[in-house]
Amino acid sequence: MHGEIYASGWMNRLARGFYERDPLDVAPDLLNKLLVVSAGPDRLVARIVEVEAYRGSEDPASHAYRGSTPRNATMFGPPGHLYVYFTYGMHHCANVVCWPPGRAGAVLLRAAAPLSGLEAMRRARAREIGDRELLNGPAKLCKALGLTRQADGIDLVSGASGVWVGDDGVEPPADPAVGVRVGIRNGTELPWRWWVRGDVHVSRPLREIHSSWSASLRA
DNA sequence: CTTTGGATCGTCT
DNA sequence: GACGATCCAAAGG
Repeated sequence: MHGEIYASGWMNRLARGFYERDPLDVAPDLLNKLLVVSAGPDRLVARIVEVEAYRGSEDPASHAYRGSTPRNATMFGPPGHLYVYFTYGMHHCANVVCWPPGRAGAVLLRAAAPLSGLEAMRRARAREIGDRELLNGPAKLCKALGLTRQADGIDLVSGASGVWVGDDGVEPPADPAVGVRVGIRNGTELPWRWWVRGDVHVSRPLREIHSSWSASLRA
């Protein structure tokens, strides 16, 4: 057990306006932000190092592509809320909702670096694993932080549920790595995955796409 | 190191 | 009835 302590200890909760934008803009801005989950006596903190953008009706890979359903309803609500879904009969994945109410969009939280509450995370994972494997995948992240379908709809901006995203002054990478999204069947060519280049906590090493042409694929 | 297949059930067609 | 915005263990190079 050797978790680092995040630099200064202070952090600001992100405001509604941060989320009320195009997921393509929110996603890279979330890199290096802090995900905070209050779990009873434990305060779990992790630095986001990998994300993917999903653009609702304009994105064939998005759960919201074909409109609102009971499952994805949160994505159609106000920005700054948590969208948690259940998949493969056993896994949960967490997103932050973007864009104004009525327009579905989200950023999937794919990986993070654990900063605090590592023992609680390890307990939740119920496996003997190192720090780097605690949060290096969207379903692993949810398992370690205790995020289930019950957390769907939580308002990250108020922080009233003990779950929020904070800024401790560490800037997003000026030149993040960009690549295609993982595990989808449609929209596989869209370079809408971002990660902190070289960070050992990412879910897995995939090919980077050169940034010059990724900007042209906003449809 | 990479590849492959099984697990497992809520959701939508 | 089919299929996941995944993970893991086992097998192969």
